[in-house]
Amino acid sequence: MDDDALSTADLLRALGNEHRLTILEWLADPRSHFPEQRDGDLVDDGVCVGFITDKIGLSQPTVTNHLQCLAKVGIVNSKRIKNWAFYKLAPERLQQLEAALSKVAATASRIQKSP
Amino acid sequence: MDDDALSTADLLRALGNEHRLTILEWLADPRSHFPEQRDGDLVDDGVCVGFITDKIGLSQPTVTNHLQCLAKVGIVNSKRIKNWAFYKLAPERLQQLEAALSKVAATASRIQKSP
DNA sequence: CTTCTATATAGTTATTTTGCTATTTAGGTA
DNA sequence: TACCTAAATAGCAAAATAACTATATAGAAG
Repeated sequence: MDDDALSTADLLRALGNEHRLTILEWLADPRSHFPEQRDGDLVDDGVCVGFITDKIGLSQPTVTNHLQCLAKVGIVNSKRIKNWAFYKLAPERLQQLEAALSKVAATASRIQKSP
Repeated sequence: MDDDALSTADLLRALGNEHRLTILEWLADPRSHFPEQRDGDLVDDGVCVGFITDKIGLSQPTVTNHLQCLAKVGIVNSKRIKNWAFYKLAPERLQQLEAALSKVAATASRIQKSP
C-alpha cells in the first residue's frame, strides 16, 4: 500500500535488531526450526506467532510487535487462518536491500581502485 | 581491535539512519560530492569532518558522532593528518554485510521454491 | 608562548525503541 | 450461549538514540 514512502534506512533499521534477525533466519527455513502446524503449512503459509514466541523466549505481545515491525517494511507477509496469524519471509525485499548495499559497495570499490 | 564481538545486527543498526546512509553514499564517491582538500586526498585519505558537516547541515559534534558510529562497526576508517580527521569508506565491510543478507535471502528462496 | 582552528568530549534534552502486563478482539468449541 | 484460545492492542517504564550547546584538546601558525 503505502510502500513507496519506505526508505532503505527504514529497512535497515527493521533488520538492526538481534531478535528480529533471529526470527528472520528461522523464517527463511521454517521446517528446520519449527514442528509442523495443524492449520497452515510452515513454508506455504508461514509460521504462527505462538511457535516463535515459545522459541524466542519473549512475551507474545513483544513478538507480535517485532513481526509487525518486519511486516511494515515488507520483509515478512502475514496471513490469518482461523485464529492463527502466520508470518512468512519475503525474500524479494531482502534481495532489494542487498542490491542497494551492493551498489554503494561497488561504487566505493571502483573509485578506490582507480589510478 | 574488539572487532569480533560485532554482530550483523550492530552493522545493520549503524546503517539504519538516513543521515549515516547519506554520508556513506558521499564517502563512496568523494570527488563527486566534495571539493579537493589541501591536506589529505579525498579518495586515498578520506573526507574531513568539516566538509561533511557543512554539506549535511547538522552540528559538528553530531556529525562526529555519526562518523564514530560508523567507525565502531568498521564501515569507515579514520585517519588524522595535522588537525584534520579524515573518514574513508571500507567497502569490504559492506560486502560482508551484503553476503550475510544474501545468504538468508537465498535460503528462503530455495526453500520456498521447493516442490 | 599565545592564539587559532579542527575535532572530540561532556552534559542535557526530546524522541524512539524495546520490553512488560493487562485487556480486547475474533474465531472455534462444548 | 458461554467459554477457550490465539493474536492484537493499550498503556506504561526503562533504555537507547539523536540532536543540541558548551567546553576541552591538540596541532599549527604567528
